[in-house]
Amino acid sequence: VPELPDVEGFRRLLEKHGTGHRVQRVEVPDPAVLHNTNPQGLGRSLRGRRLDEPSRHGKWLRAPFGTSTVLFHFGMTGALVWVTNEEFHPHDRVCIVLDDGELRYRDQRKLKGVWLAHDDREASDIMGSLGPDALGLSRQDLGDRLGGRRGRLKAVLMDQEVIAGLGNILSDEILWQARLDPSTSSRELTSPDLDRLHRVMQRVLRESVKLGFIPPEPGWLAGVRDADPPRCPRCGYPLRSQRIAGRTSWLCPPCQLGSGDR
DNA sequence: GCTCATGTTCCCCT
DNA sequence: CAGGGGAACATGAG
Repeated sequence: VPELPDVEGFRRLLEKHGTGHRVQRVEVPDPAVLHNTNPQGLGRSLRGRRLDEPSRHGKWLRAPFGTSTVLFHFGMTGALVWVTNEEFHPHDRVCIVLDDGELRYRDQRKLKGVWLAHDDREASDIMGSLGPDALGLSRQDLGDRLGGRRGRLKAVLMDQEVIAGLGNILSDEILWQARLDPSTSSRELTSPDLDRLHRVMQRVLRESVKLGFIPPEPGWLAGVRDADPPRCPRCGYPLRSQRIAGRTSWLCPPCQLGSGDR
């Protein structure tokens, strides 16, 4: 589930249920998701502390508890959930118990996990080099970030060092809505291409962030990805798939490849 | 048994 | 150095 809109949803959940609340205790059913700490260390750092204002950068979620900040990355299958009963889910890996409920880091595949940072420097070392957040990125910054790259547009959009927050599904969605070929050279985009890409990207992000997920609705590519033969929601033409940067890309040849073939 | 999966990282080529 | 392909990570689902 987790690309920028999903993580923004987790941030809102954390803010709504966690901010201002005190940690009673921390339980770690699966210590393997803790990357630079252990259950004891995490418990010592959080117990008795109140959550301050959580923040998000790209697909990273930061939960500051006084001088310690918990960093979450959700990989491909992670989520942050709020539970008020004791019901345990087999994929619950870390439970932060507050007075009126628990925040749980739930993740099937454990491709990423949870880190603990004690200052901004440490947090930034853990998150690595990230470009500006995709949400609210200006047209100018988009052009500047994409202009210097020689790779294919879709690979560049998914590169977190260029822009932070876009994954496979969002990138396909944005490129399809903007009628751009994922294989276009990033630095050869024309100014009108960039205008359109920027407008579409911000609209897709705004609408997805509002919901906390990419709407699998009519008129969105996300709604047809899983169809038997997926068809373009705009023109009905069968979508074509290809591998870009190790992931499956879906595109509509008539809409996105101009008049060419490919 | 096989393939594929909303992410990232590392290794090896070109 | 910049990109691309492929594998690996852990765990399913179909």
